[in-house]
Amino acid sequence: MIDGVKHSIVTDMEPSPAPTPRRTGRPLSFDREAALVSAMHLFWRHGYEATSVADLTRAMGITPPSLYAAFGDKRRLFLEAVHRYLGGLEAVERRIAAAPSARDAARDLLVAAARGDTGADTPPGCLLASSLVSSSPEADAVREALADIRRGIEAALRTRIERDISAGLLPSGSDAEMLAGHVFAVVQGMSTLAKDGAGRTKLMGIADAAMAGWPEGAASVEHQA
Amino acid sequence: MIDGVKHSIVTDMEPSPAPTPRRTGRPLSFDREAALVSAMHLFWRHGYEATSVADLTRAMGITPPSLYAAFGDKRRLFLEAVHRYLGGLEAVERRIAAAPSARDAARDLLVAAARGDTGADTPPGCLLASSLVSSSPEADAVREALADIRRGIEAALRTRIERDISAGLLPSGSDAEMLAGHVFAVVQGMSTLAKDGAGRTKLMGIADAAMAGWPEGAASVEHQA
DNA sequence: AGAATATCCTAGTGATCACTATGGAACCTC
DNA sequence: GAGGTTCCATAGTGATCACTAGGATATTCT
Repeated sequence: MIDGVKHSIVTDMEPSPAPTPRRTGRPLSFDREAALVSAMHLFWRHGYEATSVADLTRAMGITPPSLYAAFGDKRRLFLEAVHRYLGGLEAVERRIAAAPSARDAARDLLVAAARGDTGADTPPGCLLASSLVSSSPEADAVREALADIRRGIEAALRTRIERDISAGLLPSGSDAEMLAGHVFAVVQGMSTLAKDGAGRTKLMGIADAAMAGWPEGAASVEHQA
Repeated sequence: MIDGVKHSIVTDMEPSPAPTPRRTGRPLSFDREAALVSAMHLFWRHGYEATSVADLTRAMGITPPSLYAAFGDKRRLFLEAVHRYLGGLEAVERRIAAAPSARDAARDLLVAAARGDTGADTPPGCLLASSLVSSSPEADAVREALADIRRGIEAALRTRIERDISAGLLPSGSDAEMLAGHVFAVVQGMSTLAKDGAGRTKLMGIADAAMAGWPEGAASVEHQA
Protein backbone atom coordinates (compact mmCIF):
# COMPACT_ATOMS: atom_id res chain seq x y z
CA MET A 1 0.00 0.00 0.00
CA ILE A 2 2.75 2.35 -0.96
CA ASP A 3 1.97 5.97 -1.55
CA GLY A 4 -1.75 5.56 -1.14
CA VAL A 5 -2.38 3.25 -4.06
CA LYS A 6 -6.00 2.21 -3.99
CA HIS A 7 -7.29 -1.10 -5.27
CA SER A 8 -9.18 0.35 -8.15
CA ILE A 9 -8.95 -0.65 -11.77
CA VAL A 10 -7.80 2.77 -12.79
CA THR A 11 -4.73 3.34 -10.70
CA ASP A 12 -3.91 6.53 -8.86
CA MET A 13 -0.68 6.76 -10.69
CA GLU A 14 -1.81 8.24 -13.93
CA PRO A 15 0.74 8.47 -16.75
CA SER A 16 0.85 12.05 -17.94
CA PRO A 17 -1.77 14.75 -17.42
CA ALA A 18 -3.14 14.49 -20.95
CA PRO A 19 -0.97 16.14 -23.62
CA THR A 20 -3.10 19.21 -24.27
CA PRO A 21 -2.45 20.65 -27.75
CA ARG A 22 -0.36 23.81 -27.47
CA ARG A 23 -1.55 26.95 -29.20
CA THR A 24 1.65 28.95 -29.14
CA GLY A 25 5.42 28.51 -28.95
CA ARG A 26 7.82 26.26 -30.75
CA PRO A 27 6.15 23.01 -31.86
CA LEU A 28 7.36 19.53 -30.94
CA SER A 29 10.11 18.46 -33.32
CA PHE A 30 9.37 14.75 -32.91
CA ASP A 31 6.37 12.45 -33.21
CA ARG A 32 5.20 11.93 -29.65
CA GLU A 33 3.23 8.83 -30.56
CA ALA A 34 6.13 7.21 -32.41
CA ALA A 35 8.45 8.01 -29.53
CA LEU A 36 6.03 6.41 -27.10
CA VAL A 37 5.87 3.28 -29.21
CA SER A 38 9.67 3.10 -29.28
CA ALA A 39 9.75 3.41 -25.51
CA MET A 40 7.06 0.76 -25.20
CA HIS A 41 9.10 -1.70 -27.23
CA LEU A 42 12.16 -1.05 -25.12
CA PHE A 43 10.30 -1.56 -21.85
CA TRP A 44 8.67 -4.60 -23.38
CA ARG A 45 11.98 -6.19 -24.21
CA HIS A 46 14.09 -5.24 -21.21
CA GLY A 47 11.61 -4.42 -18.45
CA TYR A 48 11.17 -1.26 -16.44
CA GLU A 49 14.26 -1.20 -14.30
CA ALA A 50 16.72 -2.51 -16.86
CA THR A 51 15.70 0.18 -19.35
CA SER A 52 17.68 3.34 -18.67
CA VAL A 53 16.71 6.84 -19.64
CA ALA A 54 19.79 6.89 -21.84
CA ASP A 55 18.50 3.78 -23.65
CA LEU A 56 15.13 5.44 -24.05
CA THR A 57 16.38 8.73 -25.43
CA ARG A 58 18.60 6.88 -27.89
CA ALA A 59 15.72 4.74 -29.16
CA MET A 60 13.24 7.59 -29.19
CA GLY A 61 15.65 9.90 -30.97
CA ILE A 62 15.31 12.70 -28.46
CA THR A 63 17.36 14.20 -25.65
CA PRO A 64 16.64 13.77 -21.95
CA PRO A 65 15.09 17.23 -21.45
CA SER A 66 12.67 16.54 -24.29
CA LEU A 67 11.69 13.24 -22.73
CA TYR A 68 11.03 14.83 -19.38
CA ALA A 69 9.11 17.71 -20.91
CA ALA A 70 6.91 15.41 -22.98
CA PHE A 71 6.36 12.51 -20.58
CA GLY A 72 7.10 13.71 -17.07
CA ASP A 73 9.61 11.14 -15.92
CA LYS A 74 10.60 7.53 -16.50
CA ARG A 75 7.85 6.23 -14.25
CA ARG A 76 5.05 8.09 -16.03
CA LEU A 77 6.47 7.27 -19.44
CA PHE A 78 6.42 3.60 -18.49
CA LEU A 79 2.83 3.73 -17.26
CA GLU A 80 1.76 5.55 -20.39
CA ALA A 81 3.48 2.85 -22.43
CA VAL A 82 1.56 0.19 -20.51
CA HIS A 83 -1.74 1.93 -21.19
CA ARG A 84 -0.84 2.21 -24.82
CA TYR A 85 0.13 -1.47 -24.83
CA LEU A 86 -3.27 -2.48 -23.51
CA GLY A 87 -4.98 -0.28 -26.07
CA GLY A 88 -6.62 1.56 -23.28
CA LEU A 89 -7.06 -0.23 -20.03
CA GLU A 90 -10.82 -0.09 -20.10
CA ALA A 91 -10.92 -1.76 -23.51
CA VAL A 92 -9.55 -4.98 -22.07
CA GLU A 93 -12.10 -5.09 -19.30
CA ARG A 94 -14.94 -4.08 -21.57
CA ARG A 95 -14.03 -6.87 -23.92
CA ILE A 96 -14.09 -9.42 -21.11
CA ALA A 97 -17.46 -8.17 -19.91
CA ALA A 98 -18.89 -8.22 -23.43
CA ALA A 99 -17.82 -11.77 -24.32
CA PRO A 100 -20.64 -14.17 -25.26
CA SER A 101 -19.75 -16.40 -22.32
CA ALA A 102 -17.22 -16.63 -19.54
CA ARG A 103 -15.64 -19.50 -21.40
CA ASP A 104 -15.19 -17.31 -24.46
CA ALA A 105 -13.71 -14.54 -22.33
CA ALA A 106 -11.21 -16.94 -20.79
CA ARG A 107 -10.27 -18.52 -24.10
CA ASP A 108 -9.95 -15.11 -25.77
CA LEU A 109 -7.64 -13.94 -23.03
CA LEU A 110 -5.43 -17.01 -23.37
CA VAL A 111 -5.31 -16.88 -27.15
CA ALA A 112 -4.65 -13.15 -27.18
CA ALA A 113 -1.80 -13.70 -24.73
CA ALA A 114 -0.35 -16.55 -26.77
CA ARG A 115 -0.43 -14.40 -29.89
CA GLY A 116 0.75 -11.23 -28.23
CA ASP A 117 3.66 -12.99 -26.54
CA THR A 118 4.97 -14.31 -29.84
CA GLY A 119 4.53 -11.53 -32.36
CA ALA A 120 7.02 -11.45 -35.21
CA ASP A 121 7.65 -7.72 -34.91
CA THR A 122 7.42 -7.37 -31.15
CA PRO A 123 9.56 -8.57 -28.24
CA PRO A 124 8.66 -11.96 -26.78
CA GLY A 125 6.48 -12.04 -23.68
CA CYS A 126 3.96 -9.66 -22.25
CA LEU A 127 4.74 -6.12 -21.16
CA LEU A 128 2.17 -6.21 -18.40
CA ALA A 129 3.24 -9.61 -17.10
CA SER A 130 7.00 -9.50 -17.32
CA SER A 131 8.34 -5.97 -17.23
CA LEU A 132 8.23 -5.47 -13.47
CA VAL A 133 7.67 -8.50 -11.24
CA SER A 134 10.47 -7.98 -8.74
CA SER A 135 11.56 -4.50 -7.84
CA SER A 136 13.82 -2.36 -5.78
CA PRO A 137 12.15 -0.37 -3.00
CA GLU A 138 12.09 2.83 -5.04
CA ALA A 139 10.28 1.08 -7.89
CA ASP A 140 7.76 -0.57 -5.63
CA ALA A 141 5.14 2.10 -6.27
CA VAL A 142 5.36 1.46 -10.01
CA ARG A 143 5.22 -2.28 -9.40
CA GLU A 144 2.12 -1.84 -7.29
CA ALA A 145 0.49 0.21 -10.04
CA LEU A 146 1.14 -2.64 -12.45
CA ALA A 147 -0.16 -5.18 -9.96
CA ASP A 148 -3.29 -3.07 -9.68
CA ILE A 149 -3.86 -3.32 -13.41
CA ARG A 150 -3.29 -7.07 -13.31
CA ARG A 151 -5.71 -7.49 -10.42
CA GLY A 152 -8.25 -5.37 -12.25
CA ILE A 153 -8.18 -7.57 -15.32
CA GLU A 154 -8.40 -10.71 -13.23
CA ALA A 155 -11.33 -9.22 -11.32
CA ALA A 156 -13.10 -8.46 -14.59
CA LEU A 157 -12.76 -12.08 -15.61
CA ARG A 158 -13.95 -13.30 -12.23
CA THR A 159 -16.98 -11.05 -12.46
CA ARG A 160 -17.76 -12.41 -15.91
CA ILE A 161 -17.55 -15.96 -14.58
CA GLU A 162 -19.79 -15.16 -11.64
CA ARG A 163 -22.33 -13.81 -14.05
CA ASP A 164 -22.46 -17.12 -15.92
CA ILE A 165 -22.73 -19.05 -12.69
CA SER A 166 -25.66 -16.90 -11.57
CA ALA A 167 -27.28 -17.34 -14.96
CA GLY A 168 -26.97 -21.11 -14.67
CA LEU A 169 -24.57 -21.37 -17.58
CA LEU A 170 -21.91 -22.81 -15.31
CA PRO A 171 -22.32 -25.34 -12.50
CA SER A 172 -23.37 -23.63 -9.29
CA GLY A 173 -20.46 -25.26 -7.48
CA SER A 174 -17.88 -23.58 -9.69
CA ASP A 175 -15.38 -21.36 -7.93
CA ALA A 176 -15.10 -18.18 -9.98
CA GLU A 177 -12.04 -16.90 -8.14
CA MET A 178 -10.07 -20.07 -8.76
CA LEU A 179 -11.13 -20.36 -12.39
CA ALA A 180 -10.16 -16.75 -13.04
CA GLY A 181 -6.98 -17.12 -11.03
CA HIS A 182 -5.97 -20.18 -13.01
CA VAL A 183 -6.51 -18.50 -16.37
CA PHE A 184 -4.64 -15.46 -15.21
CA ALA A 185 -1.76 -17.51 -13.85
CA VAL A 186 -1.42 -19.20 -17.23
CA VAL A 187 -1.40 -15.81 -18.95
CA GLN A 188 1.39 -14.63 -16.66
CA GLY A 189 3.30 -17.88 -17.04
CA MET A 190 3.07 -17.93 -20.82
CA SER A 191 4.94 -14.66 -20.89
CA THR A 192 7.89 -16.18 -19.06
CA LEU A 193 7.83 -19.21 -21.33
CA ALA A 194 7.82 -16.94 -24.36
CA LYS A 195 10.81 -15.05 -23.03
CA ASP A 196 12.49 -18.39 -22.43
CA GLY A 197 12.00 -19.21 -26.09
CA ALA A 198 8.62 -20.93 -26.43
CA GLY A 199 6.90 -20.33 -29.77
CA ARG A 200 3.33 -19.59 -30.71
CA THR A 201 2.42 -23.21 -31.38
CA LYS A 202 3.46 -24.19 -27.89
CA LEU A 203 1.62 -21.32 -26.21
CA MET A 204 -1.52 -22.11 -28.19
CA GLY A 205 -1.28 -25.69 -27.03
CA ILE A 206 -0.90 -24.50 -23.46
CA ALA A 207 -4.02 -22.39 -23.88
CA ASP A 208 -5.86 -25.54 -24.99
CA ALA A 209 -4.51 -27.50 -22.04
CA ALA A 210 -5.58 -24.73 -19.69
CA MET A 211 -9.12 -24.72 -21.08
CA ALA A 212 -9.42 -28.50 -20.88
CA GLY A 213 -10.43 -28.25 -17.24
CA TRP A 214 -13.12 -25.64 -17.80
CA PRO A 215 -16.43 -26.79 -16.27
CA GLU A 216 -18.98 -28.18 -18.72
CA GLY A 217 -22.48 -26.75 -19.01
CA ALA A 218 -24.50 -26.89 -15.77
CA ALA A 219 -23.69 -30.42 -14.68
CA SER A 220 -21.81 -32.00 -11.80
CA VAL A 221 -18.51 -30.51 -10.71
CA GLU A 222 -15.71 -31.64 -8.45
CA HIS A 223 -15.76 -28.71 -6.04
CA GLN A 224 -19.30 -29.35 -4.86
CA ALA A 225 -20.26 -27.36 -1.76
CA MET B 1 22.69 -18.26 -26.97
CA ILE B 2 24.83 -15.79 -25.15
CA ASP B 3 28.30 -16.77 -24.07
CA GLY B 4 27.98 -20.35 -25.22
CA VAL B 5 25.27 -21.43 -22.85
CA LYS B 6 24.28 -24.98 -23.74
CA HIS B 7 20.82 -26.38 -23.31
CA SER B 8 21.74 -28.79 -20.59
CA ILE B 9 20.14 -29.14 -17.22
CA VAL B 10 23.31 -28.27 -15.43
CA THR B 11 24.24 -24.93 -16.85
CA ASP B 12 27.70 -23.91 -17.95
CA MET B 13 27.59 -21.03 -15.57
CA GLU B 14 28.48 -22.74 -12.35
CA PRO B 15 28.13 -20.74 -9.15
CA SER B 16 31.43 -20.96 -7.34
CA PRO B 17 34.21 -23.48 -7.93
CA ALA B 18 33.32 -25.54 -4.85
CA PRO B 19 34.42 -23.98 -1.57
CA THR B 20 37.36 -26.25 -0.84
CA PRO B 21 38.25 -26.29 2.88
CA ARG B 22 41.34 -24.18 3.46
CA ARG B 23 44.25 -25.70 5.32
CA THR B 24 46.18 -22.56 6.22
CA GLY B 25 45.74 -18.81 6.55
CA ARG B 26 43.27 -16.72 8.44
CA PRO B 27 39.94 -18.52 8.77
CA LEU B 28 36.62 -17.14 7.57
CA SER B 29 35.16 -14.88 10.23
CA PHE B 30 31.56 -15.41 9.12
CA ASP B 31 29.22 -18.32 8.48
CA ARG B 32 29.33 -18.81 4.74
CA GLU B 33 26.11 -20.82 4.73
CA ALA B 34 24.18 -18.24 6.77
CA ALA B 35 25.48 -15.46 4.56
CA LEU B 36 24.33 -17.37 1.48
CA VAL B 37 20.86 -17.81 2.96
CA SER B 38 20.67 -14.08 3.68
CA ALA B 39 21.64 -13.33 0.10
CA MET B 40 19.08 -15.82 -1.16
CA HIS B 41 16.30 -14.11 0.74
CA LEU B 42 17.32 -10.74 -0.61
CA PHE B 43 17.40 -11.97 -4.21
CA TRP B 44 14.12 -13.75 -3.57
CA ARG B 45 12.42 -10.58 -2.43
CA HIS B 46 13.87 -8.01 -4.80
CA GLY B 47 15.18 -9.98 -7.77
CA TYR B 48 18.65 -10.17 -9.23
CA GLU B 49 19.09 -6.75 -10.75
CA ALA B 50 17.34 -4.75 -8.05
CA THR B 51 19.53 -6.27 -5.35
CA SER B 52 22.78 -4.30 -5.10
CA VAL B 53 26.05 -5.54 -3.73
CA ALA B 54 25.70 -2.90 -1.02
CA ASP B 55 22.31 -4.41 -0.05
CA LEU B 56 23.89 -7.84 0.00
CA THR B 57 26.88 -6.96 2.15
CA ARG B 58 24.61 -5.17 4.62
CA ALA B 59 22.28 -8.16 4.95
CA MET B 60 25.10 -10.69 5.01
CA GLY B 61 27.06 -8.73 7.58
CA ILE B 62 30.25 -8.68 5.58
CA THR B 63 32.23 -6.21 3.48
CA PRO B 64 32.44 -6.24 -0.31
CA PRO B 65 35.94 -7.77 -0.49
CA SER B 66 34.77 -10.64 1.72
CA LEU B 67 31.79 -11.23 -0.53
CA TYR B 68 33.96 -11.32 -3.63
CA ALA B 69 36.53 -13.57 -2.00
CA ALA B 70 33.90 -16.02 -0.79
CA PHE B 71 31.47 -16.07 -3.71
CA GLY B 72 33.27 -14.74 -6.76
CA ASP B 73 30.95 -11.99 -7.86
CA LYS B 74 27.29 -11.01 -7.75
CA ARG B 75 26.41 -13.28 -10.64
CA ARG B 76 27.94 -16.39 -9.11
CA LEU B 77 26.50 -15.58 -5.70
CA PHE B 78 23.07 -15.37 -7.27
CA LEU B 79 23.40 -18.67 -9.09
CA GLU B 80 24.65 -20.33 -5.93
CA ALA B 81 21.63 -18.92 -4.11
CA VAL B 82 19.35 -20.39 -6.78
CA HIS B 83 20.95 -23.81 -6.41
CA ARG B 84 20.58 -23.57 -2.67
CA TYR B 85 16.95 -22.50 -3.16
CA LEU B 86 16.17 -25.58 -5.22
CA GLY B 87 17.88 -27.78 -2.64
CA GLY B 88 20.21 -28.94 -5.35
CA LEU B 89 19.01 -28.75 -8.88
CA GLU B 90 19.15 -32.47 -9.45
CA ALA B 91 16.90 -33.12 -6.46
CA VAL B 92 13.98 -31.42 -8.17
CA GLU B 93 14.37 -33.41 -11.33
CA ARG B 94 14.96 -36.67 -9.48
CA ARG B 95 11.79 -36.10 -7.52
CA ILE B 96 9.79 -35.57 -10.69
CA ALA B 97 11.23 -38.70 -12.25
CA ALA B 98 10.55 -40.72 -9.10
CA ALA B 99 6.90 -39.71 -8.66
CA PRO B 100 4.37 -42.59 -8.70
CA SER B 101 2.71 -41.13 -11.77
CA ALA B 102 2.97 -38.13 -14.06
CA ARG B 103 -0.19 -36.82 -12.48
CA ASP B 104 1.43 -36.98 -9.05
CA ALA B 105 4.52 -35.25 -10.35
CA ALA B 106 2.44 -32.44 -11.81
CA ARG B 107 0.30 -32.04 -8.72
CA ASP B 108 3.36 -32.14 -6.45
CA LEU B 109 5.00 -29.42 -8.48
CA LEU B 110 1.92 -27.21 -8.29
CA VAL B 111 1.36 -27.76 -4.59
CA ALA B 112 5.02 -27.24 -3.78
CA ALA B 113 4.93 -24.00 -5.73
CA ALA B 114 1.76 -22.83 -3.99
CA ARG B 115 3.30 -23.55 -0.61
CA GLY B 116 6.72 -22.18 -1.45
CA ASP B 117 5.30 -18.97 -2.87
CA THR B 118 3.41 -18.21 0.31
CA GLY B 119 5.70 -19.20 3.17
CA ALA B 120 5.26 -17.25 6.38
CA ASP B 121 8.99 -16.68 6.86
CA THR B 122 10.01 -16.27 3.25
CA PRO B 123 9.35 -13.62 0.62
CA PRO B 124 6.28 -14.12 -1.56
CA GLY B 125 6.74 -15.72 -4.96
CA CYS B 126 9.37 -18.02 -6.38
CA LEU B 127 13.03 -17.17 -6.67
CA LEU B 128 13.43 -19.20 -9.84
CA ALA B 129 10.31 -17.82 -11.49
CA SER B 130 10.40 -14.15 -10.57
CA SER B 131 13.89 -12.94 -9.81
CA LEU B 132 15.03 -12.41 -13.39
CA VAL B 133 12.48 -12.48 -16.19
CA SER B 134 13.42 -9.29 -18.00
CA SER B 135 16.99 -8.17 -18.04
CA SER B 136 19.47 -5.63 -19.27
CA PRO B 137 21.91 -6.85 -21.90
CA GLU B 138 24.70 -7.36 -19.38
CA ALA B 139 22.47 -9.59 -17.24
CA ASP B 140 21.26 -11.62 -20.19
CA ALA B 141 23.76 -14.39 -19.57
CA VAL B 142 22.46 -14.80 -16.03
CA ARG B 143 18.90 -14.74 -17.29
CA GLU B 144 19.72 -17.41 -19.82
CA ALA B 145 21.23 -19.57 -17.10
CA LEU B 146 17.99 -19.27 -15.14
CA ALA B 147 15.95 -20.04 -18.24
CA ASP B 148 18.09 -23.12 -18.71
CA ILE B 149 17.17 -24.33 -15.24
CA ARG B 150 13.49 -23.63 -15.90
CA ARG B 151 13.59 -25.49 -19.20
CA GLY B 152 15.36 -28.37 -17.51
CA ILE B 153 12.65 -28.79 -14.91
CA GLU B 154 9.93 -28.53 -17.52
CA ALA B 155 11.73 -31.12 -19.63
CA ALA B 156 11.89 -33.47 -16.65
CA LEU B 157 8.15 -33.20 -16.25
CA ARG B 158 7.56 -33.73 -19.95
CA THR B 159 9.73 -36.82 -19.88
CA ARG B 160 7.79 -38.17 -16.91
CA ILE B 161 4.51 -37.60 -18.78
CA GLU B 162 5.84 -39.29 -21.90
CA ARG B 163 6.75 -42.29 -19.79
CA ASP B 164 3.16 -42.63 -18.57
CA ILE B 165 1.83 -42.26 -22.10
CA SER B 166 4.14 -45.01 -23.32
CA ALA B 167 3.10 -47.19 -20.40
CA GLY B 168 -0.55 -46.72 -21.29
CA LEU B 169 -1.34 -44.86 -18.08
CA LEU B 170 -2.34 -41.78 -20.05
CA PRO B 171 -4.31 -41.61 -23.32
CA SER B 172 -2.05 -42.13 -26.30
CA GLY B 173 -3.35 -38.93 -27.83
CA SER B 174 -2.09 -36.82 -24.92
CA ASP B 175 0.40 -34.12 -25.79
CA ALA B 176 3.16 -34.31 -23.19
CA GLU B 177 4.74 -31.02 -24.20
CA MET B 178 1.52 -29.08 -23.81
CA LEU B 179 0.58 -30.75 -20.53
CA ALA B 180 4.01 -30.05 -19.08
CA GLY B 181 4.01 -26.54 -20.51
CA HIS B 182 0.65 -25.81 -18.97
CA VAL B 183 1.69 -26.98 -15.52
CA PHE B 184 4.89 -25.04 -15.77
CA ALA B 185 3.12 -21.90 -16.92
CA VAL B 186 0.86 -22.12 -13.90
CA VAL B 187 3.88 -22.51 -11.63
CA GLN B 188 5.43 -19.40 -13.12
CA GLY B 189 2.19 -17.47 -12.99
CA MET B 190 1.46 -18.37 -9.39
CA SER B 191 4.65 -16.64 -8.40
CA THR B 192 3.49 -13.37 -9.91
CA LEU B 193 0.09 -13.74 -8.27
CA ALA B 194 1.79 -14.36 -4.93
CA LYS B 195 3.88 -11.23 -5.35
CA ASP B 196 0.70 -9.37 -6.22
CA GLY B 197 -0.78 -10.46 -2.91
CA ALA B 198 -2.51 -13.79 -3.48
CA GLY B 199 -2.51 -16.10 -0.46
CA ARG B 200 -1.94 -19.81 -0.07
CA THR B 201 -5.63 -20.71 -0.21
CA LYS B 202 -5.98 -19.04 -3.57
CA LEU B 203 -2.85 -20.63 -5.02
CA MET B 204 -3.98 -24.06 -3.82
CA GLY B 205 -7.29 -23.50 -5.54
CA ILE B 206 -5.49 -22.54 -8.70
CA ALA B 207 -3.48 -25.76 -8.47
CA ASP B 208 -6.77 -27.65 -8.30
CA ALA B 209 -8.19 -25.74 -11.25
CA ALA B 210 -5.03 -26.47 -13.24
CA MET B 211 -5.26 -30.19 -12.53
CA ALA B 212 -8.96 -30.32 -13.46
CA GLY B 213 -8.03 -30.69 -17.11
CA TRP B 214 -5.57 -33.51 -16.59
CA PRO B 215 -6.43 -36.46 -18.84
CA GLU B 216 -8.20 -39.36 -17.16
CA GLY B 217 -6.83 -42.91 -17.22
CA ALA B 218 -6.40 -44.33 -20.72
CA ALA B 219 -9.74 -43.29 -22.19
CA SER B 220 -10.84 -40.84 -24.87
CA VAL B 221 -9.14 -37.50 -25.07
CA GLU B 222 -9.81 -34.33 -27.01
CA HIS B 223 -6.46 -34.07 -28.80
CA GLN B 224 -6.88 -37.34 -30.64
CA ALA B 225 -4.35 -37.88 -33.42
C1' DA C 1 59.80 -17.79 16.69
C1' DG C 2 59.48 -16.91 11.71
C1' DA C 3 57.67 -17.74 7.13
C1' DA C 4 53.69 -18.56 4.43
C1' DT C 5 48.97 -18.00 3.50
C1' DA C 6 44.39 -16.23 3.46
C1' DT C 7 41.03 -13.13 5.19
C1' DC C 8 40.05 -8.62 7.19
C1' DC C 9 38.68 -3.51 6.65
C1' DT C 10 39.30 1.22 4.66
C1' DA C 11 38.87 3.70 0.96
C1' DG C 12 38.29 4.36 -3.36
C1' DT C 13 37.96 3.13 -8.89
C1' DG C 14 35.54 4.73 -13.27
C1' DA C 15 30.95 4.05 -15.10
C1' DT C 16 26.29 4.71 -15.12
C1' DC C 17 21.98 6.07 -12.81
C1' DA C 18 17.69 9.41 -13.13
C1' DC C 19 17.28 13.96 -13.72
C1' DT C 20 17.99 19.25 -14.64
C1' DA C 21 20.00 24.31 -15.06
C1' DT C 22 21.03 27.24 -18.74
C1' DG C 23 20.70 29.66 -22.81
C1' DG C 24 19.94 29.76 -27.71
C1' DA C 25 16.49 28.62 -31.45
C1' DA C 26 11.94 28.22 -33.55
C1' DC C 27 7.32 29.08 -33.59
C1' DC C 28 2.87 31.83 -32.36
C1' DT C 29 0.05 36.26 -31.85
C1' DC C 30 0.12 40.98 -32.43
C1' DG D 1 8.87 43.06 -37.30
C1' DA D 2 8.35 42.82 -31.55
C1' DG D 3 7.13 40.21 -27.60
C1' DG D 4 5.80 36.04 -25.62
C1' DT D 5 6.03 31.16 -25.37
C1' DT D 6 7.82 26.68 -25.84
C1' DC D 7 11.17 23.41 -27.35
C1' DC D 8 15.94 22.38 -28.34
C1' DA D 9 20.84 20.63 -27.22
C1' DT D 10 24.94 21.08 -24.22
C1' DA D 11 26.67 19.91 -20.22
C1' DG D 12 26.38 18.83 -16.14
C1' DT D 13 24.25 17.39 -10.90
C1' DG D 14 25.05 14.15 -6.80
C1' DA D 15 24.03 9.33 -5.98
C1' DT D 16 24.73 4.75 -6.71
C1' DC D 17 26.50 0.88 -9.50
C1' DA D 18 29.72 -3.50 -9.39
C1' DC D 19 34.12 -4.13 -8.13
C1' DT D 20 39.16 -3.78 -6.20
C1' DA D 21 44.03 -1.82 -4.46
C1' DG D 22 46.63 -1.86 -0.39
C1' DG D 23 48.00 -2.77 3.96
C1' DA D 24 46.88 -4.69 8.52
C1' DT D 25 45.58 -9.02 10.95
C1' DA D 26 44.94 -13.81 12.18
C1' DT D 27 45.90 -18.43 11.59
C1' DT D 28 48.90 -22.75 10.17
C1' DC D 29 53.22 -24.89 8.89
C1' DT D 30 58.11 -25.50 9.62
